[in-house]
Amino acid sequence: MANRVNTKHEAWAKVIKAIAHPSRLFIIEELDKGEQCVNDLTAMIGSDASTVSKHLSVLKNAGLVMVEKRGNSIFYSLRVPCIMQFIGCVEDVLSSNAKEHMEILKCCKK
Amino acid sequence: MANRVNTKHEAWAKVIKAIAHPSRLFIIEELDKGEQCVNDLTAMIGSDASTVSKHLSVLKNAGLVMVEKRGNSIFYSLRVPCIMQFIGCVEDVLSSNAKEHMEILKCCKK
DNA sequence: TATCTATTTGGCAAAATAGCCAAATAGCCA
DNA sequence: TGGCTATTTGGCTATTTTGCCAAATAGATA
Repeated sequence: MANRVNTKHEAWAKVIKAIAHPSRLFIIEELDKGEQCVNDLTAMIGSDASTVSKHLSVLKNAGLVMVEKRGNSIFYSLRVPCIMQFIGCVEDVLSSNAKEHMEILKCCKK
Repeated sequence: MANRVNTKHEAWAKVIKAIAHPSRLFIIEELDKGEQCVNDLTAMIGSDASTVSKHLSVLKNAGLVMVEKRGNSIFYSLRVPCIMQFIGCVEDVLSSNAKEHMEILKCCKK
């Protein structure tokens, strides 16, 4: 009956939740190539600037990105390099899913 | 103005969202040690059996776990081994956050 | 100083998520 | 068969998350 779900799992979930959004994943992918300012990210994403700003603040609160003011803009960059590797693992899951669907199709054709 | 957030990012987000919950992270951690049945997981987590069952179905829909009926129980196991490595990355983020907080504290003491 | 650009914040409504209870299902065992 | 045990499903409410708009803020520049 004990509840073994604890602070550790909550801390993990907080960080992972911050990653778990299409636009934020795009941002992470983009920042992995190098820093970007809000304005350019907004243009690439195509939603309202305030929306992109909020996505960035979610990433910042989770400790995933760093901020640097320079000139007229604010530049964001990845704080921890391993995130894209993690996404590699997610790709493994997806290709594994795809493979399984193929198997099921093959099976039905017979 | 183009929207470069695409299907790929949505697929990634779907998988990552499935991971992003304290109880589900606990389940993943537990399954990483070996398969478990719903009943035992329910006892460890301490919420309603229906809740745990729903968490498991979220993980299953994302392709993260496998299911096997045996005897009176249904056993779940991890389908892709790399997930716990990913959590290693999350730990990096958290310890990096902690380190930064320490720095800020040190700075204020002076 | 006035204005313009870049970014963030507040507020709100719509959508998604979580977790409980009750009820349905499935298979085992007496 | 009838009663158990294990698991899932449906339904409902509370909470959280999204994303837009309008407005505020911060700096740079004319």
